[in-house]
Amino acid sequence: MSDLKRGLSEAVAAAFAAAGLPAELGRVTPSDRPDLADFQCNGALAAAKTARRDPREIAAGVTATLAADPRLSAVEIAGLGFINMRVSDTALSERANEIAADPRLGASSVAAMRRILVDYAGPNVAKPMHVGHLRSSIIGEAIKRIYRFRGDMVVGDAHFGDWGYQMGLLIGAVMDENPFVKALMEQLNGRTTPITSEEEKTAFAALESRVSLDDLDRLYPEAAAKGKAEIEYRERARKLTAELQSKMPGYHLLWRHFARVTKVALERDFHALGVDFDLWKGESDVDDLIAPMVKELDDKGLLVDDQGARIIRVARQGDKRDLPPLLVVSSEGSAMYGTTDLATVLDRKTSFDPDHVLYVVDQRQADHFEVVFRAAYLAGYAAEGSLEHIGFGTMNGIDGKPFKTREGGVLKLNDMIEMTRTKARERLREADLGAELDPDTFDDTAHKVAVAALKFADLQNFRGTSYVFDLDRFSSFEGKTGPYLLYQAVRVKSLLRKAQGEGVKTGPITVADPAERDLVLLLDAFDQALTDAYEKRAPHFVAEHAFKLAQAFSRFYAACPILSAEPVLRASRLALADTTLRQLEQALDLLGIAAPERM
RNA sequence: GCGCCCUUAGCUCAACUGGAUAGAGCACCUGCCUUCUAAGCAGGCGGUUGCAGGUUCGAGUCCUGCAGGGCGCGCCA
Repeated sequence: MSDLKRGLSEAVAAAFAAAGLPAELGRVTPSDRPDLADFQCNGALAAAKTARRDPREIAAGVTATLAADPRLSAVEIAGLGFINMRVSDTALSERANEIAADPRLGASSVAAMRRILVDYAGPNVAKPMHVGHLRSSIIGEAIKRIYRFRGDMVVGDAHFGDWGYQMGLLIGAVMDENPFVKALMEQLNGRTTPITSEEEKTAFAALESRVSLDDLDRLYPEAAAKGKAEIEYRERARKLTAELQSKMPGYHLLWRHFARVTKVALERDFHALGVDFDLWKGESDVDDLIAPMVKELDDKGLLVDDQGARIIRVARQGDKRDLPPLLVVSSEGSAMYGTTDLATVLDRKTSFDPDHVLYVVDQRQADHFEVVFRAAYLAGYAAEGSLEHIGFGTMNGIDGKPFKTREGGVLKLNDMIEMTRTKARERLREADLGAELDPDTFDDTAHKVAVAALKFADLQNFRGTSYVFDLDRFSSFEGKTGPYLLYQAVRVKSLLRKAQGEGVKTGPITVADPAERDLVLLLDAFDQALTDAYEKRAPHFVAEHAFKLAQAFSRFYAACPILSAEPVLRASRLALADTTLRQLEQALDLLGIAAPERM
C-alpha cells in the first residue's frame, strides 16, 4: 500500500519517461500552495535546465499524459512550469478508507529489516541525572520506537555508567561516614576463601538498611569536590577504584549494592517518563573484555607507544583537522573512556551483531565518537560506516546558557517532572477539566499531561539545535504543545464514547467538505513524516506531523458536525475521527507520549 | 591557533533532491461557547532569512569572505 504522493510520483515519472526524460524528475511533493493544488511536481523546471527546453512546454507534454489519470480532478501548469495536481474526492475517499482499514494507519515498512542498536540516556551510578540526560532519553526513545515501527529489529541500551573514578570516590566516602561499612569492607577484603551466597545475602541486607540512594546522592557531590581540591583524597579514590576493578571482594560487593539501588530508582524514573530499555549494560560489563582486547589490538599492530601511553592513531588522509588518537591505555596503565567504548563495540558485535548502531549523545562528543568509530573500523569490530553518532544540542535556560536552577545548580530530572506535574494539576483545575475523575485517575492524567509537555517541547525541535527550556512556556499548555495534542485525542475519545452510547457506528468514509479533504491529506502524509524521521534520525518530523494532524482535526471538528449529521454522513465522519485518533495515538506513541482517556 | 555547529517575525522554533506568496506557536488586536470538551476555532498584525559578494532562469538552502554566538581539541567520563 502506498500513499498518494508515491502513487502519483509513479504516474508522473511514467509521464516523464514517456516524454523521453528521466523518470526521477517525476517526483511529487505536497503543494506549497494549497490554494492552488494538493500536490505538485517541479520536474519540468529541472528538466528545462539540462534539456534546454522551455519548462512550460515540457510540463505541457507531461500534463497531457496525466489528464486521463482517474485520481486527479485537475492537472494544471502554473508559473514557470510547476505541474499542479488536485486529487479527486473519490480518490481521497478511497485512500481514507484504506488508511482506516490499515493496522499501520497508512505507514509503510522498511524493505529490508536491519538489526539496530540504540545507545541512549547513559545514566550514571550515584551521579543524579540532570537535564542533559533528558534529551538523550527522550530523543533516543523516540528513535528506537520509530525504527522498530518501521520494521527493524531494534534494541535499546541504557549504557549505564557504573565503572569509573566516581566509584572509588563513593566507596571512600561511604566508608568514612559509616563505621559499619568500613568494618565490613575490612572483613570481606581480607578473605582468602570465596564469599558464599548466604554471606552475600546477609551483607546485602545489612547494606540495604544502611546505605540508601539518598546517601549516595548526598555524598557524591561532596566527595567529587573534595577529590578536586585535595590530592591525597583523590589518590585514595584512584586507589580504591583500581582495587574495585581488580575485584577486591568487599569493594566489589559494595559496588554491586550501589549499582543495584541506583538502577532500581533509575528504572522507575525512566519508566515514569515512558522510557524503557531492553538492555541495561554497564561499563563494568565490558571490563573483562579489555585486557584481551588490548592484547589483540597489539597483535594487530594497531597500538603505538606514545608519551608513556598506548594509543591508536586514527588520522586519515584528507582530514581537515588533527584528530587526536584513541587513548587505549593511559600512562598509569588504566583503561580510559574510549577504551570502554571500543570494548563495548566489540561486545555488541559478539552478543547482538548489529548492522547499525546509533549513539544518541550530546553533540559536543562528536570528535570523541569519530575517534572511537575509526579505531573500531581499524580493529575490524564494526563495518565501516555502521557506527553513527546522533548528536543533539544543549538544553539552555531562558538566559541562553546551559539550564540551571534558580540556586545555580543543575536541575534533577525528577524535580523537573514534578514541577511540570504540579503545573499540570493547576491547569487542569483552572480549566475545570477532570473534575469528575477520581484522585488516582486525576493524578495519572496530570502525569501524562506533564510527560507530554516535556517530551513534545523537546521533540518538536530538530535534535541538532540547542533549545531554550522555559517551563512557564511549556506548561502554558496552549498552542503547539504536548497537552494540545492530548486534548485533541481526548476530544475524539469523548466523541467516540458518546457515539457508542447512542449506538452510532462508523461507516465508509466519503470526503466532501474542505476540512475533510485537508484532514485526509494529512492522514496520507503520515508515511512521509515517518520516512523522513527514519532517514534523518530526526523525531521532529513525527512531532510536526502529529501537531498538523491534531490541528487539521480541530478544524474539521469545528467545521463539521458529526453526531448531529445525517446517518450516512455521520458514519463517515465518525470513521474519519476514529481513524485520526488511531493515527494520532500511533504518532504520539512513537514519540513516547501516551494520551489519557479523559481530561 | 586548528576544527565543527549555529545566526530566519518582538520571543521560541519549522521550511522535503535549490522552485511559486519563507510557515507554525507565543505575545498583541478582532470575532465565536442555548449545539459533539473554548487547553479550542476563524481572522488580523508581524520578515532586506546576521553582513558583503559569487554560481543559477531561480538561493533561507550551494560556494567564498566578514561579523557575532556556542562547542571540541591525549591520560575526566
